Amino acid sequence: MARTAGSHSDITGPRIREAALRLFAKHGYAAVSMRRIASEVGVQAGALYNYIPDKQALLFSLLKGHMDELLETWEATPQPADPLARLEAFVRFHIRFTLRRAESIFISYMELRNLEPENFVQIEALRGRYEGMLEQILRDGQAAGQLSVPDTRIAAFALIGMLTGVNTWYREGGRLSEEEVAALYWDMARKAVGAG
Amino acid sequence: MARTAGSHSDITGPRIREAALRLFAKHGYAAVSMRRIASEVGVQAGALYNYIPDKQALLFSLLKGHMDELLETWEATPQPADPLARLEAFVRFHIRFTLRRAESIFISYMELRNLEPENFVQIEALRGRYEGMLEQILRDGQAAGQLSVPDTRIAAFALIGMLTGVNTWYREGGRLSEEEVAALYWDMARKAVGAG
DNA sequence: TCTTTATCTGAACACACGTTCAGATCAAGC
DNA sequence: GCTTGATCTGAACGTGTGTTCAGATAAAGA
Repeated sequence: MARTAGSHSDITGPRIREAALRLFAKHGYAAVSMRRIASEVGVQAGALYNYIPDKQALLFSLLKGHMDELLETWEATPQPADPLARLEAFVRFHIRFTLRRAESIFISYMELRNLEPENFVQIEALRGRYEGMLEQILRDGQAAGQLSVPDTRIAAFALIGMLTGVNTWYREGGRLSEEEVAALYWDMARKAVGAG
Repeated sequence: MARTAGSHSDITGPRIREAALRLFAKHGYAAVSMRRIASEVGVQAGALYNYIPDKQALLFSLLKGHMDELLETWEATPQPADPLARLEAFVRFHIRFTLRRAESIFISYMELRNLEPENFVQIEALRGRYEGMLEQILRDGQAAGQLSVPDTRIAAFALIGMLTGVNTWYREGGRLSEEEVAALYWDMARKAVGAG
């Protein structure tokens, strides 16, 4: 037996979350059974319930953790005073985050519909905050005359869609490095918002 | 009993596909049971098997049908000789399609991972053809000196990501009409590819 | 060394799943 | 009006689901 009783509480918890994240991202929440997650961790299904109340809470915890980390990390990055520089920082931040947390990003877009309503509204609120931050940058830039978009709200959505799309094609070790991808996307994003 | 034996073959088939499309888009392939689809149609689960060999074939058929329609509709739309005009046509076409076939677009991005390998490669090939068409337009525009992107392949991905993202926020009867949305996105897309 | 306690096993629960199929039912063709 | 054949029902099959829990196990503290 790979794992026996009374042993690895401090290591099993994180491993459950990692396995669940990977499996949810690959196959989808509904398609992954608790037994499958448990077997990935090297444990019986019942043991999972020492760490989470139920499957839904596991999904919610992953999404919540991801959104919290996204917001905290962004808020902790140095924010230039100049709106255009702040926009560049945002674009590069989002690309980096999307590439390094590919699975989290993926399920946080994909599995929203599998959240129970009260969980859904919480995650949606966090996402709204994040989008709002980008929109604020665009408004500032607009006010400063550094860029021109017909509609800051739509522009924010369009930019995030464009940036997040990177994880539909990017593969580590491919033709382009993370830095090159960020540069390419910043070039297009900058032009898209009319900041020559 | 709402529906009895020996009756509505020509109407049940399409209704199954419609119900499956709607339910798959809302809850995800794995989360929707055959019994649920059947009940939506007003029929017992067993009756579905007069129309499809199994659940997987139903999903594949929906995705294949969608991709075929996407490609055929695009190929049937008049293509201006001028690359920039062709790009505008593509952008407007994609926005319109994304808004009008929201559910199809959604599952064709969302449920790829639930396709069995041999089905997956077929759909992926069709998607590749579609993306290739956009990339060709960008290459033509580049050659004609009408636009400038650092990388036509990445630009194509970025544009499609941006355009498809519209269905994460667009709601019918909202603040903007389909035409207005298309105009906003074309404005940003045009600038993004450096076609002032 | 012994006891305690967190941790895990293994079996069980009730239920839902995709799929099959014999038999009922009705529309259409003769 | 009778027969035929497509269409649907309703029950069943084996398997898998999320979750619970009594009992086994081993690490930690006295």
